[in-house]
Amino acid sequence: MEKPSSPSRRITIVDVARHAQVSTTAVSKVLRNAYGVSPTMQTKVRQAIAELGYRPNAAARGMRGQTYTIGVMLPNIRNPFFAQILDGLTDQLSDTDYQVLLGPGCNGEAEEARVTHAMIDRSMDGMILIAPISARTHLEAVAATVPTVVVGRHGHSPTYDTVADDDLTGGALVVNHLADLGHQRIAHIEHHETDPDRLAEMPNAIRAIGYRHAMQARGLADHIDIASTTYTQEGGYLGAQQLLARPTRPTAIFAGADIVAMGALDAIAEAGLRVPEDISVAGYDNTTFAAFRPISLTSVDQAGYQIGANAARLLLDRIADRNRPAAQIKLSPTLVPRRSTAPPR
Amino acid sequence: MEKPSSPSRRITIVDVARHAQVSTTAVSKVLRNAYGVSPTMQTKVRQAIAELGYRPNAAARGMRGQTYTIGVMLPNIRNPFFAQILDGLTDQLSDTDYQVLLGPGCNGEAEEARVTHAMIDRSMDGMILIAPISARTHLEAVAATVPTVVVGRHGHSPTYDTVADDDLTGGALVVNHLADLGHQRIAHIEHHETDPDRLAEMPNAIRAIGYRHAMQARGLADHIDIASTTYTQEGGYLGAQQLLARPTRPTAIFAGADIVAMGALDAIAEAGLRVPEDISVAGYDNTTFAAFRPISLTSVDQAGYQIGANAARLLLDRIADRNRPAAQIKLSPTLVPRRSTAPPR
DNA sequence: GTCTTCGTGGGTAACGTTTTACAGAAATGT
DNA sequence: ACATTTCTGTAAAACGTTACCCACGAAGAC
Repeated sequence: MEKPSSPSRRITIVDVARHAQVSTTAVSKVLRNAYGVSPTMQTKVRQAIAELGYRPNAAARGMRGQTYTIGVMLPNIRNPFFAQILDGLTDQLSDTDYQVLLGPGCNGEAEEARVTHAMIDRSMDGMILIAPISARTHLEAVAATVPTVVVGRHGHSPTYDTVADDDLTGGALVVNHLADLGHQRIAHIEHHETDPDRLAEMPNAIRAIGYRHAMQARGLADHIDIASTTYTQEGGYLGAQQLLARPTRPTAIFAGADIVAMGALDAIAEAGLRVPEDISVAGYDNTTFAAFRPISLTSVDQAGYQIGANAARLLLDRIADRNRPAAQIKLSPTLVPRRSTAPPR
Repeated sequence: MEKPSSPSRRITIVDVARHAQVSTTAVSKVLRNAYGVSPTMQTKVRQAIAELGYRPNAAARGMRGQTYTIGVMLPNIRNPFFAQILDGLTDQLSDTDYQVLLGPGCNGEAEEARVTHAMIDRSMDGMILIAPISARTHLEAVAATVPTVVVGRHGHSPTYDTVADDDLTGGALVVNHLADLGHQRIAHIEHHETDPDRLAEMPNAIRAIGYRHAMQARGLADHIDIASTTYTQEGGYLGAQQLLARPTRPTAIFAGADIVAMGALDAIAEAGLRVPEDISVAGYDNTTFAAFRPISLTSVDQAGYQIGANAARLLLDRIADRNRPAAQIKLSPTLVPRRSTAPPR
């Protein structure tokens, strides 16, 4: 006689095996599409699974094999650019058995460490770190434990793959666009950075370098003017205030991110100036905000969707073969000119 | 002689126990702050944990007890209002041992089911569902399996707690504000809804009812005018186009969400009209976008942070006592008047 | 006709933690 | 001084799945 078993116990692989009159091993093999299972067995087991509504227990799987879970860490949910990356990521993974789980937005190395640890504790099969600010040693420690792809950060490492945009070119795109329009006094609002690792690897730092190089290449070295704040709306506001207070005001501002441009537009409006008549403004990331008609912000498109899709592909590859050499994918940005930039008066 | 053990094996509770010269049970008790452990034992074990850098394996925990993980499902990462809720949530949980993990944005019942199942499979200790559109039966099925709090949905259920804003009042706040300014032809852009469950429970539907009631209460029943689209930027754009094409144009538009207002502003600008001179616009959610000075959108603040914080508290309560009666928290919205609304000309 | 090989299925031991049950020591009550 | 309770600590059995190894029969090779 069968034991009645408590009413709301979850169906396990044992129940399926009994119902299909096979061993648990057989069921497990079917679940994992493992080698050595006949078509007859396939259908028998699959039918039992369907009839019982069985779903594998991820915790138990995690103890022996994989969890079929991929962890994604991003610094800030508010930045719509990251949503594009996520779309690319999830679309690419939607055909697979993997489920994406996001860490809550985290700013600061401490929070990043907390989230990455939490994901490792939960035996994630792979991790995608979007624009992490953590020290390189920490990233490598994570990558040593679990297959990892780092997105939006330039330094290479033999232990993890990277997908990034060519921010050097991106910075130059904006400068050349503005210079072509006839601007000379082109200022830049950057994210202040002192850590040498990050100065060499973070996109914001590379964009600033791209700005400098392009200014020099266009013979505008004397007009290089940088406000060093943060990549936030507040930072854009403060940065623009600084720049507008210069003895000779810039005629164009290149904000390192659309969210920064948003703050800059705010400060410019407050100062009673018009865009683009009095001053041109360009952003970076081509978010929906930039496309918004009343704003119509010239921006740089990073193809976030492709970044995410590529990151997912690399991660799946690496999960399949942890020892393959690390790959670096670099995508090319494109300029999207809109009404916020115009020739200087 | 100790077995050397493979180089990069993770530290387990057994290692800690051996290092501290106690049983694994003792270590487990310390980890869980369980009853029956002396101060001496405490310090001895904690020191061993620190020295070895031990971290509990969540998968193994999940098999026997809790996973210390809370799953949050939200429909759309792009809506900044949800970010506020998340902030309240994570702040409230930051002192606890619980880790929040987010499902990727999901639109549609199928995707919601996929995400909720994935979270149940992963033995989450609790779940917070933000503005779910799934049928009530599905929500109750989830809640029957795991402690659940439903946010931003009005229907009550004995199986789950809810936190929502008083959208009926919110809709009225906007109508009264506009009517006080002297508007009569106040139109509304709503999210089209046919499912009877959702018509009774979704915030968008309640806001529309609030709009109707308030219009009637102000004697403006004849001016009720609703464009039924979706709560997206595109929906706002199309809705406003419809309204602007009326034989007698409304003098004010109440968009059901800021993101909708964004689309409406777009359509209005395209039609060559000015805000607020030609037409007033009000949104809902008081996102950072509304506060953005060049836009300065009148909106309704839902206190997203408080919503999130309350949801977290309710969930912790319910995890502690699964059988306590379900609670419903309703918060009051406030109007934030800005420059996008003004008396009609 | 025997000896391999191959394809298929099952038994069993992990995986790392918590829970249950229990034993011994210490403290308390009479 | 003895009986009783309280406090600490341990051993052992789960939890659900997968990995490893072995057994069996059928097909192929000689």
